[in-house]
Amino acid sequence: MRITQEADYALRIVSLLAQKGLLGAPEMSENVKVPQGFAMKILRKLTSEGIIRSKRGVNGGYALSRSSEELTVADIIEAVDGEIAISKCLLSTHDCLNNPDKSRCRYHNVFASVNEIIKERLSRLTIKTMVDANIPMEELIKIINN
Amino acid sequence: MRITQEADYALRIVSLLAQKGLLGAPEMSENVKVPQGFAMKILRKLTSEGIIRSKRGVNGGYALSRSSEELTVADIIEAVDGEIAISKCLLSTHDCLNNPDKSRCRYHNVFASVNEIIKERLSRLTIKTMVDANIPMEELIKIINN
DNA sequence: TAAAACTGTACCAAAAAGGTATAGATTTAA
DNA sequence: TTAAATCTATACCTTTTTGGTACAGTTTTA
Repeated sequence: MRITQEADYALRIVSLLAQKGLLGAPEMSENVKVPQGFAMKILRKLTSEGIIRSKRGVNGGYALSRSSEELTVADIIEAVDGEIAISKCLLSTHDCLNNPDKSRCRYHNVFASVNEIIKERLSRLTIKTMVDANIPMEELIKIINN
Repeated sequence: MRITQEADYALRIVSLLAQKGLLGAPEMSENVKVPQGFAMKILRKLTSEGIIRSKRGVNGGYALSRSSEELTVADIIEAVDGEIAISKCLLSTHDCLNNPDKSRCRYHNVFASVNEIIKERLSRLTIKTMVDANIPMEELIKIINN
């Protein structure tokens, strides 16, 4: 029930970009305190998933490819960790447990419903909201619940 | 963002107990299709966490220690996988990233809010609801959202 | 009193996560 | 025009977590 460390870093990196515009990997890796090699691996993933775009060469770096209002926490987690699925039986690559006939397992709908809600809530949280300083928890909860 | 296979099995095992009453490990392991040794490990965890109670000896087995209306999906996941925490920085054993002064990290509240909501929703889903056959997804979603 | 259950602990193998290394391709400023 | 600063791609490695097994008990009851 945990996002990976990689996704955690990615959220911090994207939030940093939302605040500072074009930034190089060395600067970000220092700010977010992630080893530079690993930061670059994450940055490449975010680039290939279309979350950020890169500019090579001297004075190059990375910048958001959409505005921070259009990017959600769900987008970043999915880009880095893949499909959000609380149980293996929800993965498109997996069959449900306990049934040879490839139909859905007994509890499939329960898992699917919970998953649906988690995805929905994570999509209501934009990077802009993440970055806006000092929003108290009660208000964040209202935002997430709409 | 995934519960472990162990927690998945645990949910199925508990649901089975909710339907059938006192049941032995061999029977459950067959029904849920989990290796018996592993099933017993899970059963011991559930027992020590007070979710189920055990009876030793011939004609022994396991049964729910509370009614299926009082047991929630959140209870089972927590019993098996431990504290529900979407980011390491929410774990009681961990400090937030990025701050030597042990205060909370910049995005702590965001993670905490999301986590709060996930826990809340998982607590609205009882084992009884899990077991009730054929509840359509829209209705499940209503139940989870209250 | 033996068989059918559960208990506890230690161990092990495979998979996933986190991270590093290395060789190369672009860009730009001097 | 070339060296430095960047990003790209791929392969590899180490550590942690997960999933599972083994084995030596203890209880209960028919």
